Amino acid sequence: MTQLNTAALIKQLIADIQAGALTDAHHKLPAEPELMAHYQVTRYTLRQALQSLSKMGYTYQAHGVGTFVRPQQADSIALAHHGGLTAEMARLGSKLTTTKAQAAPTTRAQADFQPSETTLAPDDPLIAVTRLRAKDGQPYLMEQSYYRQTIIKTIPEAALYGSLFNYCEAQRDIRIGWIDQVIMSEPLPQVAAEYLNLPVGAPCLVVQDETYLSTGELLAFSKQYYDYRQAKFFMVKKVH
Amino acid sequence: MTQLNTAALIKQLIADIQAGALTDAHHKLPAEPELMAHYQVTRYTLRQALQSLSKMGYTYQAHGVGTFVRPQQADSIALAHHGGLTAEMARLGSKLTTTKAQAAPTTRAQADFQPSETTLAPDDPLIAVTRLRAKDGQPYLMEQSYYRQTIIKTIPEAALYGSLFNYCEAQRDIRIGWIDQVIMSEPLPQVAAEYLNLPVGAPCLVVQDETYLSTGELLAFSKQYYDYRQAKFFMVKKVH
DNA sequence: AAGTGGTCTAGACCACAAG
DNA sequence: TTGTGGTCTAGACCACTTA
Repeated sequence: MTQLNTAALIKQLIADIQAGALTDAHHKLPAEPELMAHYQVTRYTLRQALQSLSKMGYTYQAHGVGTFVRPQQADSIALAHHGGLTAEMARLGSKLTTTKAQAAPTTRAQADFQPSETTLAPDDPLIAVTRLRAKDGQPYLMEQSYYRQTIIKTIPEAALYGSLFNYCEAQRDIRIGWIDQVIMSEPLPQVAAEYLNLPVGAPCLVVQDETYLSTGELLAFSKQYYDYRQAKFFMVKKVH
Repeated sequence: MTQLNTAALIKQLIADIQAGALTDAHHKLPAEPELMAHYQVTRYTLRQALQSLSKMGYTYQAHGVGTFVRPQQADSIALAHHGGLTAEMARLGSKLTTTKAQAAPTTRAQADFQPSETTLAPDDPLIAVTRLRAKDGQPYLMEQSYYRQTIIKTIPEAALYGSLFNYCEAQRDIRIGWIDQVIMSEPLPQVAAEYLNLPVGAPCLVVQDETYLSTGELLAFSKQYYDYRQAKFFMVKKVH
């Protein structure tokens, strides 16, 4: 075990928990001093990792009692997940694939919806990306996104069918800082209805998000229409 | 400024930001060393508070550049908010009121829906609470919740029309630890449809949650049906 | 009283962006 | 090179649960 940082410790803890190597009969983890010694990290690093695990629903910590692993939330997407949606679906044991994708140049003024940030010029060049994505072969979501062409330059065909998130992160000079997400419900629009095999106007779970660089500059904005019968989002709210 | 802890610092920062007392012309906050000196806290406490502010969408931090205040998300409920829903609505400048409420004893087996935790006995005594809640006088959501009678004993009429969250927190021997939330979309059921003046089967934004004590014990589970035209949820996802 | 997690201090070093 | 935020160490004290 050599010099774990927080990210590595999180992975290691998840692996060790899933292997059942850490918990006793009551799903209780060793106390923090023991874990610190075992993984050779200080309390700060350990607790950063345990906080991540709590937010993802893996564990909870009871003051004065101990740290316990929880039954896994099996069918919901954790809003606190790391990495892209594809990776999160993999955690749930499902495979997310892109069945159809197309990209075309456009401008902000011509987009189907607008970002909340109003500082973009109407003729700001965008790359419009429409994708149909399936979960284990079943239609799952339709995604309409707009990438700022001044930042991302071009999106190769291969990236469209893989993880656009990973593609962006791999670019030089592009470091994603955070993503704003607005979760809502809307009547299903026609394009999405056809793909999801649902009537127009049926319930639809919608996520509208805006991706910002670590400098605070807007990189992209998008809207995802999920099949309401399949998609659920999960989060843990700590109370203090 | 006397001995601020994290919670107090968060409040103070929000107040100072809203008063415009902290930011320069570019919405930039003073650097961390300055803030530490100003509020007389260490970097740990300061950064805990700034992290909270980031998650609530008040600010963002740009590595190597500085900390900036963001335009406020005006019409969305922040999933990272502290306290109850009533308090969060107040932040948005709206008033959440309960227009109708009723409580009745029941058991787990008779509940309309079940918690994910399966360790509750079928005859576990519950208090069923149904509430209709309005935002600024307009019908906003219907809530069906079940409180475990072995823990909460009784719910007075007054609490039903106020904040049940605050009522529980105020009880002796009851310390809320965390709340699991599953966000989804469903066809609007009839009871909620009547209240919200929407057709049955219309889109509905649903939050199903489970409230746990800090000891890990289940306190309550509930389902809230929001008017999809009014309710949106907001969150910030950090990427590293 | 003992052992657990929760908070906070003080300080070091690293990574990033801009001049 | 300078100044910013990001990560990590080491250790103290507090609050809670259980015995």
